[in-house]
Formats: sequence, structure tokens, C-alpha cells
Amino acid sequence: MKISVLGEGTRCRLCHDCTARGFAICAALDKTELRELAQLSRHVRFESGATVFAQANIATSFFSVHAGTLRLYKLLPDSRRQIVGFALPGDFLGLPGLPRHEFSADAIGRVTLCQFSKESFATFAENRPQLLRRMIELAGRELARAQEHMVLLGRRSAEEKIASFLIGWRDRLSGIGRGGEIMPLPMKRLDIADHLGLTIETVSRTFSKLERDGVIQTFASGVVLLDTPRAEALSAGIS
Amino acid sequence: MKISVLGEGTRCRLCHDCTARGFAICAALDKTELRELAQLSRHVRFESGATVFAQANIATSFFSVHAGTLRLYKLLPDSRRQIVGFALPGDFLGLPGLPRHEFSADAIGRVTLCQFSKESFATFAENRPQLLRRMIELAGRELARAQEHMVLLGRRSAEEKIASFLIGWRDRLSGIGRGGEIMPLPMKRLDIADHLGLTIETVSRTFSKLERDGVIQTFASGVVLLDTPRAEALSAGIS
DNA sequence: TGATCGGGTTGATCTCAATCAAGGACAACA
DNA sequence: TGTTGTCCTTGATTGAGATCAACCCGATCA
Repeated sequence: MKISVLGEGTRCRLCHDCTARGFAICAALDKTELRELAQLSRHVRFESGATVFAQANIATSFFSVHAGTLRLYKLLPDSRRQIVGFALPGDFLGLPGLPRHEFSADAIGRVTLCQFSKESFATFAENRPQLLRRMIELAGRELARAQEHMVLLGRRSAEEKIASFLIGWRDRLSGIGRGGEIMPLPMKRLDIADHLGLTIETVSRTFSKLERDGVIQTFASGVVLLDTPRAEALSAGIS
Repeated sequence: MKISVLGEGTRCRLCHDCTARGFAICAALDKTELRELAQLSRHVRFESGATVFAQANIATSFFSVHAGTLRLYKLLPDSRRQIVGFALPGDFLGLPGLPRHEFSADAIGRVTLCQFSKESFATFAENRPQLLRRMIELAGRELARAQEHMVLLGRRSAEEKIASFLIGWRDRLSGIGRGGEIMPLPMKRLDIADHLGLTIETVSRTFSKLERDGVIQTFASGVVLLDTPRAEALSAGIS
């Protein structure tokens, strides 16, 4: 496995001016606690395509995404794949109470994470209601996102799916201060297809259609929303 | 709204020999706390079809299901519907951190719930790590279920969807001690369709096919799994 | 310079589930 | 007893997206 642990010296510096701290689990902690938690963590890096953890394996760690994007997915025995989400900086991976990983996670491009042993994190959190409440909050937000995605998978057309995906991605990026004219899409067409319950061909055709209709413009570096109201209408299911 | 609040006298009796207590959040509480929490709750009853709360409304209460089944669903503006789940006794409804209801909930048959004001529940939970951890656990379990459902919606055939649904329903019922030869399905065909991303006709046809193939047998009162291994194989995606 | 490869696009055809349409079973009720 | 309404089933047809197939483009490399 392509995993490299960064040196001890890097640890605190990373935590100190961590760009993800505002939205990560750490937001619930004061300075002292932050330092204490940093002692329990190690920073790990994964190169593009590397698997951080695999579905059904015993989960021994929690992770907090520091930089990069991950795809989180479940596989069926015949290798059909459903990407249940993409993780961005600030996202917390792992759930107390479930002994095994519920999905696999791998890096899209280079990724760095804070890794905590489940036990030590649990001990640390045990009597810190503020941190526990923060975990509930993050879990709730994740659950809301999952439910919204069920609507997409169960009840939307291909065009609506792509539009929803783009609007949702834009919102997530701007939520972590990465908004901008041109929106990077680090994942491949196949990832998008497996996220939206489509095939790669349908994704490609739908991008082409949206471009032909003047809703978006695609570049190697990402996508620009030309007709945001139209995209938002499609995303909302008005049409 | 068809809502009736049960008398004060009923309150404690219900809590005392509550059939859902073992799997509800209350499982995290000791006797004293349980009594204290009971003070904050009121028991409410909804008749079949009544709406407990509606999507996008301000959430002022949390609920814990005491008896009955609810459908939890999201609507698109043009009235397409996705049922994101069914709630059973022990399920907790509502999430701290989100001001509005993320979905609507209504009763399938008669339902009774424990209702808590969000504020008083939050105050009660504030410094009870055990309760907070229990909430994380329940949220995590719910999230895992949501992700499994995404696989179903995005990557499974109609036949696999129905088989998965039946197996999942069986497991949930047995998880709350309601397992049995004949499995009641309180929801209508349309509910199943809107849960699985199908139409009512496809659900009906697929039930017929599974019955023709000797996998299930349907009765007015529910369904019997005749060929469980076959149903489980379909459910797992092996076929 | 050409060969190879991964990722993406586009066209032709097929298929599974949606849609359209009709009718059956059963309960509630006048 | 017939009427109405709800829920479910079944058949015929359609259509959105899957599948099959070909090709494009840029990067890498011999």
C-alpha cells in the first residue's frame, strides 16, 4: 500500500495552520484540547489511486481529511460499484459503534489525512460532550446529504442528476472556501457515473448536451456554469 | 392534524413497560435518568395517514418511535416522491444541528411516539456523554443503512431491489423482536415503489414473478419467504 | 516517428422498466 | 343489492438509458 507517514516535525505545523480546521471535527476543540488531540494523531499521505481502507475490513482508525479528494464506494460481488460520496477536506471518516468499514475509500489525486486510532480517539472524546455533539452534527449533515442523494438516484433523470451533482459540488467547494469561476472536477467520468447510477456514456452524452444547451462549459481543468439558474432549476427538479 | 396527546397518567406506564426501550435511545439511560427524561416527554398518537412533521418546516421536536410504522419521504416540486426510509419502534427522528426537518414523516397505520422539545432534550443530553454516544451510534447505523440503500437505488435491478427490500425488512423486524414466519408489510405497493425507485406496476409484476418462481408467497397479512437462500442471493447481487 | 494506452466522445441498437390502459378483488356504504 | 373507491394486477406499447462498437485526443515512451 502506498502509504507514507510524515515526520514528527511536520505534525504540529500541519495542525497549527491547517486549512481544514474550521470545518473539521477539530472546530469543536479549544487550543489545549487541539494540542492534546494532535498528540494522538499522525498525518498520512496517499498517492493517487491508493486505497485508504477497504469495505468490510476491521476499522482500527478514524480519519479526518486534511487535503485532497477521496471516493467512497461500495462494491457488489459482480463488481458493480456505487460511489456513496466524495470526501473533501474537513470530512470525518469512520463511525464509532460499527466495527467494520462500511465502504472503501481511495485517493483521487494526492490526499493527506489525520489518522487516529479508534480507541485513543474514543477515549479522548469519551467525556468531551462538545466533541461528541460535533460528531453528531457532522453525522447528521452526512445523513441529510445521503437522503438527498437517494432522491437523486431514485427519482431523477440523467440530465437532472448531472445538474444536481454539479450544483452540489459547487456548494461543497464553496463551503470549504474553494469556490471560484471554474470548478475543478478531480474525479473521472466513470466516478461520476458510479456516483449517479449512470453509465460513463450517459454521463458523457449529458455533459455534451448541457454544453450544447449553453448551461455549462467544460475545460480540462474543470467546468464553468454558464447558466446557473437553468442548472439550479434542473437540479431542483423543475422542468 | 389528527394528533392526540395521551393523558398524564399514561405517560409513565408507557415508559415503564415500553416495548421499544431496549433499542431506543433510552437504552443508554439508567433508571433515574429515564424518569427524568420521561418528565420531558409527552406521548402522542397519530392515526393512519396523519403527518407527524413535514419537510422544510422548522423542527421543534425530536421523536422516538414507540409503536407502529412511519414512512419518511422527500418530495420534488412536481410531486415525485422518494421514501428515504421506514421508521419502526426504537427509531429516533430528528437531528441536532439542523434547524429544519429534512424529510416528511407520516403514519402507516396507528403510530405512537415519545415527543421531546428540541431544547429540553438538548439540555438534558448536553452533559450526558453516554446519551450523546448513543445518538452517534444510532446516526451511524442510519447512515450505513442509507449508503446501502444508495447501492440498491443506483445499481440494482428491479428483482434485486424487491428481494433486498424483503430481506432488509425481515432483518429489521427480527432486530426488534418481531421476526416470524409471515412477515407483515404495513406499507402499500406505492410506498414500496417510491422507496425502491420503481413504479407501482413494476413492484406488482416483480412480486408476481417472485411468487411464480417460488421465492415468496404473498398473503393479505404479509409475505412468507419460501426460498430464503434464493432471496438472499438476489439481495446480495449474486445472479 | 509511430505505437500504445487511458480517458473521453459519439453513433447504432437493444432492453428493462415506465407509461398507458383495462379490469379484478374487496371493503364501505347508501 | 348495487355503487363507489382504493388497492392491486396484468397486458400492450413506448422510451430513457444501457450496451455494443468505433473512434478521437493527448500523454508517454520505444
